[in-house]
Parts: sequence; C-alpha cells; structure tokens
Amino acid sequence: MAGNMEFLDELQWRGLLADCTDLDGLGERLRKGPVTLYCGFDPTGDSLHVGHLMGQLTLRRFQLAGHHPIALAGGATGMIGDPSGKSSERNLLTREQLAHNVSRIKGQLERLLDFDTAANPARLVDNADWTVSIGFLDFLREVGKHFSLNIMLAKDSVKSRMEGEAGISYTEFSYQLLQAHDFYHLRKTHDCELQIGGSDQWGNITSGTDFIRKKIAQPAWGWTFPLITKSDGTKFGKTEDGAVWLDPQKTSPYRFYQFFINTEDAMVVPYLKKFTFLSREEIETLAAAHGANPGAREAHRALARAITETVHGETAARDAVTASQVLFGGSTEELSEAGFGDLAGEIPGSGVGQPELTSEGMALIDLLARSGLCPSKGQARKDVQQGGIYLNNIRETNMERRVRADDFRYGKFLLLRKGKRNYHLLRLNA
RNA sequence: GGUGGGAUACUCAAGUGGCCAACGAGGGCAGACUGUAAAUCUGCUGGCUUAUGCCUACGGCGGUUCGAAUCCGCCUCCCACCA
Repeated sequence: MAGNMEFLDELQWRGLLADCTDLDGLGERLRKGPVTLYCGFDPTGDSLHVGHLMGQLTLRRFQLAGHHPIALAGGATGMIGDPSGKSSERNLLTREQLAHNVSRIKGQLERLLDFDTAANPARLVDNADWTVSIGFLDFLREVGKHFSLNIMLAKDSVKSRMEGEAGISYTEFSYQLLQAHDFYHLRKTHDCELQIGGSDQWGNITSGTDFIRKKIAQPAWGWTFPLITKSDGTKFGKTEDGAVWLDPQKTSPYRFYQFFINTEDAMVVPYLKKFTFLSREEIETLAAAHGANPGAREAHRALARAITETVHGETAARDAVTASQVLFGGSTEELSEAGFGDLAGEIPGSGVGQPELTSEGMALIDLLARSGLCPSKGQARKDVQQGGIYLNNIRETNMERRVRADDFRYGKFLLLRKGKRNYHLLRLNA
C-alpha cells in the first residue's frame, strides 16, 4: 500500500465520499498512521441487506489500508429507532426481537472483516453494553446538557418530520444523542477517531463529532458515502420479491448473484468501484470491455461474481454461476445430479409420485397446470402452442405430449420451463 | 332533499334486444429480434377433458322476451348541477 493520502484519493475515485467533516484534516491525520474507525448497524431486521453492504465494505477497505475497524451493532439504538430517512414513526421492536436480530447481524458483520489479523484485527461492539446501564438523569446531565435544541431541531431528519404530517416522537428525536454518545464513548475507550456511514447519517455523525469536541476537545472526523441511487429513481436493493438480504437463507447466493447480474448498464462501472475490491486497472479494463461490447456483459459478470464471492464465499459464488448458466438457456446435459439438487433450492419445485406415471405417462398440459407454472390448462395449451414451454430446456410444441419416467434426468429430475425464465423442477419420487 | 349522469373483464374504455366472452388502449403472458437490456414487431389474454359444446361473467335482486350487458321495476354505490 502506498501513502495514506492515496487511500483517501482511492475512496473518492470509487465514489465513496459524499461528505467529510474535515477532509484536509483527516488526510493529515491518516498520513501520521492508522486510525480506529467505526460504522454502526441497527438491528431493525434479522438480517442486513445489500443497502448495508457499503458500510461494511468501506470498513474493510480501511482495514486493508492498515486501519482499525469497529463494527457496531446497535442493540441500544435499535430500541429507539433512527428517524433519518424515515417519513413516519416506527413501531418499537420487542426486546426479544432485538436480541435475536443483534445475534444474527453480528454473524454477518463478522464475515466481511478480518478479526484474526495480528496487526489490525476488526472488533465488534454492541452499544447496548455501555448504554443500558446509564440512568436517565445521568444521561440528561452528561449528554443532553451539551446539545442545543436549535441545532437538534435543524437536523434534516428532524426538520422534515416536523414539517410533515407524521410528526416525530420524543423517543426518535433523542436518537441523535444516543449515536453521538456512542461515538464519544468509542473515542474515549477505543481511541476511535472516525465514524463512517451513509449520507443519511450525516446529521447523527456530526452530532457525535460536535459532542466529542465540546466534551473532551479531541479531534474526531465524520465521513459519509453517497446512498446508492438508481437511474430510474427506484430504490436500490429491492426486487419484486423484496429486499436483497445478506442472509443466504433469505436470499440465496444464486438470487444474490442474479441481482447484480441485472445491474443496469449505466451503473455497472460505479458498482464495480463501490462494491468490489478490484483494482483501478482491473476496473478500467472491464469498463473498456463493456464500452466496446456491452452485449457480452463481461463487467456485469465480474461484478456479480466478485460481490457474491465477498459475501457468500468462493464455493457459493461458483455454484451461483453454474446455476445461472443452466437457468438461462444452457443445456441440462452437462448438469450433474448434484447440480440438479442445487437447482432445487433456487426454483420452485414439486414431486410426482411414481404410481402416477403409468406407462402412458402424464399429460404435459396437466403437469404444467398442476405445478403452477401455467395458471390453467387452457393457458398451458396456449403456451405450448406458442412454443413457450421447454422440457429440460428443449422446446416442446406438442400439446398431446405425455411425460414418462425416462423424461426425468437421472431418473429423478425434470426441468420445466415457461418462457425465458420461469422454471419448475419436477422430482420423481421413488 | 330535487334533477341529471354513471357503475362493463387486471385498469381505462366501447357496446343500447340476437352477429357479445363482449371493439379499442394500457397492463400481463408467450414468440421473433437481442445482451438474462432497451426499443420494435407478432400471437394470446374468464374457466372447463379444444368443444360449430358446456359453465361463469357487463353493480345487486326481480321482471319483460324465444332470446338481455343492452328494455322495465326496486335497491346499493359514485359523479355533476340545483337547493
């Protein structure tokens, strides 16, 4: 790694700087040596999603540059609810939900950072550890006293809610004090000088730097990265099926890979910069390849592969690539029996009993309707007639077609397909 | 409260006694082209053991008629204008 100034330049080149409390000062500080920094994650759900990835990846970038990252699970702040970016008050989570969410999220935070390296191991903290024991009066005296109501009210997160219909509760209004206190606490106990977060966290982060300055007159910086926006204005990280989660149980590695494969052209290069650890040279090569032949989608593949590998590991990424090849027109001939098994996890499926398959077999039309691939037999007939139905990725246009035992690959699997990307895996039960 | 207008399939919207499962547009599905893209073009778009067949469906209930989305009566809801 070259000089530290180059590291900040790289972050900016990757498009990871939205705002910094004092860019020059931070650059100077980094030049003197490694810093400790943190990024917080509130346990609002039982898994993080791709929207949270930016914070984790940026922490990792700092770690790779020799700095000391701290991932903070918001066991305390999650009890309150951050008003930032929210148009209405949210319901409080129960303590049980929170405890469950925190434990799940901790595991995900641990995956992206290196906790074992000798030089600068990552650390994981939970702000509940230093927050729950503080008494209300102590908190008001030690923390609240340092906050001017004028400034608190001027924060965008608060202002927009005051102007809107929804209003804001005293509870959520207090959120910024808790986050400021976190930063202050980590500044004192871990010598943590930098907090990073999405640009919606700007107000909360500056609350922290201001608080530290007033309370102990020590330097502290805030850095935000831009929240990802798509060119059509829709929210990043959402599909028709909902959010794209980091938990492989909630979003399979295959779907995760597919999400990034489907990145719109205009965003491929920005995403390569933001989401992967590929070098500047590698990314520029991919950008050139994409510009020369966008149809090859080399950059998309590299992006999806890299990010899936980072989040789910090499094996899962490779399986996702294989599954993608088969599910997008590739032949099932080369697919191993185990490969079919993997597919079963990615697409809907159902079983067919051996006895149902008499020697004449079952009518394809019936199977299509029964599997749910076609909404009715009438529609199934039309789909077959129009050439929209495939058995093991081979088009079948005969409406009278009957399915027999020997249509099942390995005597077990029959891949039904309607149109380009609607699949159903039939399993023959012995 | 009075008068007038309206309620049609996923949505908008034609249809005023048989040719209506219902024009057209959008959406959706499928096909061609393509890059698992966009645009474009084509077909389909209530269900059923594909049948010059049956069932369900034009706000609800009832009636007239050989025959009703279409005519009549009542009811429900919406809109406009007048009070």
